Amino acid sequence: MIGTRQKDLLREIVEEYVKTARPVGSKALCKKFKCSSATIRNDMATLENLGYLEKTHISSGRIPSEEGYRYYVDNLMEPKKISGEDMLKLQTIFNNKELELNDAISKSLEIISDITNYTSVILGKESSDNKLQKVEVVPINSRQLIAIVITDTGHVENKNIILEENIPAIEISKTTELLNKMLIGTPIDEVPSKLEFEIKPIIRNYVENYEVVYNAFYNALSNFTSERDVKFTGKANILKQPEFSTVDDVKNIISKFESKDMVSKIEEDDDEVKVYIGSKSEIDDNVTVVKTKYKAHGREGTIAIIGPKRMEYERVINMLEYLKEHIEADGKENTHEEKE
Amino acid sequence: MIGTRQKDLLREIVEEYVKTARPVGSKALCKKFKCSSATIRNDMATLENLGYLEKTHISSGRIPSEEGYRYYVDNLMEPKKISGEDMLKLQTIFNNKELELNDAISKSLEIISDITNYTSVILGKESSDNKLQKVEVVPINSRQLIAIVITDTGHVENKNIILEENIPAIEISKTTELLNKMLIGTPIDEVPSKLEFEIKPIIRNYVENYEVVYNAFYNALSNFTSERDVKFTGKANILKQPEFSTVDDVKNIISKFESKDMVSKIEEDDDEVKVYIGSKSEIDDNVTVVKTKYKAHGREGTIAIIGPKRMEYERVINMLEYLKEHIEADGKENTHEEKE
DNA sequence: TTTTAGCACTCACTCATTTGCAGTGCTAGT
DNA sequence: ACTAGCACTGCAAATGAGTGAGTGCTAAAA
Repeated sequence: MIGTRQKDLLREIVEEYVKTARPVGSKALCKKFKCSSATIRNDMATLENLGYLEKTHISSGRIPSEEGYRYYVDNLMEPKKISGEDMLKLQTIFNNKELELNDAISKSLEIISDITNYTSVILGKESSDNKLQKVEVVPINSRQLIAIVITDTGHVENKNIILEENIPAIEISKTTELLNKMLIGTPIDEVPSKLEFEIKPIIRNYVENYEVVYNAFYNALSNFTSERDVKFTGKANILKQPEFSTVDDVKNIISKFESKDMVSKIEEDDDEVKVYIGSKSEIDDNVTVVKTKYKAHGREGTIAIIGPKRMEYERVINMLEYLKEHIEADGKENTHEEKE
Repeated sequence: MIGTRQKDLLREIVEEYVKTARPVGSKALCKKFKCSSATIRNDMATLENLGYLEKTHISSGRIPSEEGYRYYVDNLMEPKKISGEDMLKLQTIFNNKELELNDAISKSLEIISDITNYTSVILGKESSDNKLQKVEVVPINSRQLIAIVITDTGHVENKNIILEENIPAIEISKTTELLNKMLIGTPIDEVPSKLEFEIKPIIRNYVENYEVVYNAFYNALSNFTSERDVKFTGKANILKQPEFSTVDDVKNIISKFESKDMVSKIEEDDDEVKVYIGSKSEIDDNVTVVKTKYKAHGREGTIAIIGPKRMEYERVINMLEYLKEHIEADGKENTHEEKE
């Protein structure tokens, strides 16, 4: 079992290392603990045996291991509230009612990136339970239509429809009318099945060339849920961290950031703010990802901060929690869904 | 004046340096020119005096200066056609008629990035002479509307309208009707002035609370032209180039890439493929930007390749020319604007 | 007049060596 | 349970010698 002085020691080492980025030695801690370096060394040795500390080489000071950070985050970190300064900066954004939720989120993450020098990511999409509000079809020429879908939260998506043969305009408008009649209020992820099982049987009675028309519309309307926004902020920021001091480190992390599957690795299903350290980050052993899911105002997604393992954990976690709360509160308030 | 052997020499040096990335010395060129190293050295000295060559240090081989590259591109480079292999890769994309123009361009640039290891950028927006085809307004709740604008090329943009006071639905639909009647066929960059000078005087007679409604619509419709897509491909690619071998170089170029005004620096007004070398690139003294404007199928913008100054100029220039041609040819063919 | 051979010189790079420093583990004594 | 002291370790920064690829210049050859 880990003793209380050892806990204090671990905390001190994590915090010192976060601040200075250099291995911390026993002498430096003497004053803080009012004991000799030898005592500290003994405790350090214990903590190392427990797997919470590491040495960079045999005669170096200690740095926290992944487990050390983990223990720190789970047990040692004081959940002290977000600092006044930090909060102020974020507040001004949420007080600006002009901003759309989405823009407010990106602005906030820009600020977080700026003040922390880490990289932030927002990954968002329409909530899959948004309801379809209207389908609009606009002809461009005899073979091309634009289908526009509007959801109850005001999100708009559009798609090209290419018709394989000429279809009289009247057929198109009949179809559109039918779709509107039957689909309004349908959650967008249920649209495809509703098309298939409810609309298809009906459309054949209404519309002459129903095969062609149905297929075209099915293609257009069934892929709407998938579009995801991704926005990185401050990719270059993280390079300021001293852990990325060699060319290879830098190149490595940059290409990780650019890689195709980065997005899928960021996505988070958990509602809490979660911390993934080093090898658990799925991105790179040298980084920590702090992230959480959010859901508000018809949008959902993940916000994430990527920094070095040697990260200001409390600060980042608190900021993210604060941000998430505001997104979700603000989301409600801003929807104007004054259901009366 | 520069002699013909000196021209050959400059060409040889540029091409050798492009290949190897090391300063080229006099001995290496002896065989090619069937003369002794001393002769070469004399000519090199002349070229250096003319400002076409540089030394990295007093006893090093020569590398081309910015002016050297410039001279090479303008006078020495053989405009040899794009290589069969390169062309083949690009062709398969343009033969795939499934792809939308925009996607075809990005795919092409991905390929160019891949085979050259440079970074490519596409910067696109709707052509400002696209004509407005339809305005659609969908109410979300009593204070919020979505305005949707469709152009004759099938491009769709939408915008939130927040009303400052409750407006009866009938007023909205009257306005929408009016807008459609008067704006269809108007080039989108003329919409704001038409709103101001033709529509505003009329709307006041039709609509009760015309100030509020007009302002809301004016805001929504007057900013449509500005949206620009930007897509970088292979940001990490350029880091493979040996010029970016120190941490600082890498960090430096990455933050240039991430900076806000990058986009405005890429934009090109010229219809030709232009080459901006080093300090002329506006991005970084160590890079060359090859770029051109394109305009097709209702879209316009810039495509650019960013590589080291030590770039395979002919190859890149030819690929970009080829791409531009195809974009513009394909654009016409694909619009389905079968004006009959 | 142009080209070449020869020579002295320069500078970047590599490699090995040295030295100092910050830190450790261990032991014996408080 | 803590501390002082000591021997030891390995990194980091500094130093220095040797090598090789290159230059400019001069004087002679073509």
